[in-house]
Amino acid sequence: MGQHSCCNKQKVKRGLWSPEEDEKLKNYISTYGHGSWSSLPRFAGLQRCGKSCRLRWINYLRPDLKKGNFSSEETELIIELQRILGNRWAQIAKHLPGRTDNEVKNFWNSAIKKKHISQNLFDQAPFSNLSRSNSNFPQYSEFNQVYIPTQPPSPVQGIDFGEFKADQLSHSAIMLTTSPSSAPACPLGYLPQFIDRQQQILRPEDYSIVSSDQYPFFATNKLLDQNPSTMLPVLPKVLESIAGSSNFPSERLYANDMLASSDDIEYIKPIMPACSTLSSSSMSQTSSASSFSLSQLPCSGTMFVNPSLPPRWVP
DNA sequence: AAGTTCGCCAACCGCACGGGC
DNA sequence: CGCCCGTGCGGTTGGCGAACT
Repeated sequence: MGQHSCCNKQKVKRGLWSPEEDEKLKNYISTYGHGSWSSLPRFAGLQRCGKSCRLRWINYLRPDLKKGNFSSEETELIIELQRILGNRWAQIAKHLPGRTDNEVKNFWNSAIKKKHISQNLFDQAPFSNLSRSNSNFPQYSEFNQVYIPTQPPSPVQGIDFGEFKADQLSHSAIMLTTSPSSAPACPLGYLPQFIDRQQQILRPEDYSIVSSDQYPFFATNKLLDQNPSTMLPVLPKVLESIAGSSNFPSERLYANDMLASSDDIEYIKPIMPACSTLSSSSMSQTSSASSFSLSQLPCSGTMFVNPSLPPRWVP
């Protein structure tokens, strides 16, 4: 590895900056300004190359830097700007006062990128534009590496959800929604579901309540069924179902990181059979977990989930 | 409690670009 | 015009602490 031209004239230190070095750099720049970065280290008495000094100042010592986590507004802005500008981090950072390109880039690579991949999978799914144009479709913001809805869809507004512990669920939940065969315009459901890894809490905004024009049910996936006690974030899944199909799931099941085959169907089963208003026929079908038909589910309704009550299906 | 894995982020590296000569 | 140098940018690395086994 060759050294940069500004660093090869003298022996320079590398690696993390010590507090003493920070102090020297800060004092020098606050007194004289940075001037020429290449000559700064010599005048400031630092055994660093100018490039390293510049980076340290811009990314860490600058007084106008904003410290702390990115807000949801900043996150949304980064996602939007990245979509428009691509990986032009310096350009993106200019729209975020007090944030550096390096910080934005790191944030993207660590926190947003993974979610974006799963979001892209969702975007690629057929008919996804229909769901996204639906006013009931949840909005998303960043939370610990997964997209989550920030507000429940309109049918459940006004209901006090509060928090409830993930372990109150018999399984970690993924909710898959699909359309009735009689509603060909709404063939796609989407589930944003998430369990906070740190707090082990399923937050009220983390589960999705479907609106009246969709069929809801809750399901576990294969992996969680194998390790039901393991609290893992449940990544978004998209169920693709062809309009007019009466059997579920007749087509493919997409997960963020895998394309499940129809062999996985047996692992998809409802976890909340206590949905008391489901008809007994559909209950027995769904509880058996092997297969069931959309036509056996109620035609329309809303699933209410409340920490103090059993899940409730309101036709 | 100890070892291992994972994720974050500060820092480095190479390259591109522009200005001066 | 071509070379050199300084600066800025984006990709990548590696150290370190947290989480996990």
